[in-house]
Amino acid sequence: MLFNFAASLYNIQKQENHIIMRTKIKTILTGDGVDYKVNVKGWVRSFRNNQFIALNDGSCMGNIQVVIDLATDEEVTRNITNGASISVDGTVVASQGRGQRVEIKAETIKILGTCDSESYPLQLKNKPSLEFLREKAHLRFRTNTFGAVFRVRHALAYAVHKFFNDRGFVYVHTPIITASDAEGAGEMFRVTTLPFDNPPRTESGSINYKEDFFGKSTNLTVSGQLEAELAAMNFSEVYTFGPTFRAENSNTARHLAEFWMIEPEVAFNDINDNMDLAEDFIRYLIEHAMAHNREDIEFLAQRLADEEKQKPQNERSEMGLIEKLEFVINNKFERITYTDAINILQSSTPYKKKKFQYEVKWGADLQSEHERYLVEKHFKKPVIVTDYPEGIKSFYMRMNDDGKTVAAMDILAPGIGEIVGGSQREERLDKLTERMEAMNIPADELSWYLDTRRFGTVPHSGFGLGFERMVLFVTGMTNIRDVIPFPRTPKNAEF
RNA sequence: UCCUCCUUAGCUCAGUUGGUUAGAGCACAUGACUGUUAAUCAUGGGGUCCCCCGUUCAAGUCGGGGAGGGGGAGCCA
Repeated sequence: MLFNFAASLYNIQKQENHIIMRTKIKTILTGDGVDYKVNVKGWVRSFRNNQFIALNDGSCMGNIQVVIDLATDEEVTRNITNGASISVDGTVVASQGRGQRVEIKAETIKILGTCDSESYPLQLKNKPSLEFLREKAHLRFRTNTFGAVFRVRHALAYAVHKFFNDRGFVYVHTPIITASDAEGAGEMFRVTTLPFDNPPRTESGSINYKEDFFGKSTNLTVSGQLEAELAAMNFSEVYTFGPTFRAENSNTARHLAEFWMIEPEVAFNDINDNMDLAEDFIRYLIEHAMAHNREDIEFLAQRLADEEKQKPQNERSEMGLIEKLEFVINNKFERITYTDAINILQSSTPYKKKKFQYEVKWGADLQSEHERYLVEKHFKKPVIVTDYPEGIKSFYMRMNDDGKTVAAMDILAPGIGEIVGGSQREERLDKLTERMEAMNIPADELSWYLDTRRFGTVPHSGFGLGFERMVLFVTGMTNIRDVIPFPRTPKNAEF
């Protein structure tokens, strides 16, 4: 930051008698200099008193106040409207007003793009609802809330790469179009160039995919895990970070049809190493965002607090956003086995009072209500549940010595539910094929995957973290559609 | 997919027991003012009360159906 500021001063000096280079508003607001010439460009957030422009260029939460001369050409002032883009040459001076340290005394103002006030849908003073802004997703970047959310999203994406890069992981680009539909991670979107109305048929009447673009039936990926495992068999530590698609008809605030997932895969790691990695990773992401986007997170914390005030007392959360994030940074996650979790639930008050809607029984999957009890009521912190019954988990998870449970781990976060799902993978060929057979997974389609177990197999582990759920957690937003710029959900693919 | 709630001005919302010309704040337009901080003051324009059907002398209001959205659940990350 100091460097940027010094650099911009250098540019000003260098070009004193020429056109001034653009300075980002963040640089001006975070610097401590005054009485120097700048050029700023941005969008008008408000224009008060025919004199004071609040200008934002997206570089930070804050606006810079531009003060214009009362004698400014009326043709110009008429076009300084909400949402208009302008370029300002002027001098950064100490502000006479009380709301800000510095402001820009404008010398020349150029209207870059006008914005018709009557038809511009963003009237920020009216606090438009998140639902309304969702329908204006092409414009919602220009609001304080979404500006902050997407700056934080960027910071988290950067931190993902930095975390793994600093630890010697190799970033692997796994395919988006895949032929295997045997992973069982969910319903898939079909990819085809065959005509809908009259596709070629085989003799038996089914669609003949031999004539399709790839010569076989293909889909959008539901996970890069299997391919990441292949790469881990050379690089030892790899990760993927890419779009993932699920054609489930899920209508919730936590599901998207197109979302971004991070999937590290590490050779020689067992389930405990895997949990350590996941925990370090989550903590690192939060710390990074807190350190680099403090202002955004403070704004979002205030937004959340205001929203909470609308709720009845008993539904309000005990911690504010910043407290919650600091709590996660400073406390180890609770680690319990699935069997322990069942025992805790069975001796809980809601269980005894028959408040749970779903059965709590060894062998049945934990339901949202159970997870929420464990995380939000019993432990009051993130919980890692391990060693699930083999019947409710995927084929590639490693069978434990008890023959009943697998080395799986789910991280449950307050307010979000499952944020990470991972496991130690079954590296023993005989056990893996046995389990695939039992779960009706066709081994011939996955022979390339089984080769890893044939040629130099090693114990290895990995997990998947839903990026949007992480962004939800850090921003305190409550609907996943508000943390991805253009959400894809059932019946909705606008923009 | 299931349960539940909602849909009135550009936005956020009121609208009484079914009753006559449907309101407010903000936004917008015009004017005034000029060191404002959600600026202020005055004036003004703005409505397919989501759609269809029904009950009724009369429907924003009651009933049925549909569409869209929110919240919760399932599936999962």
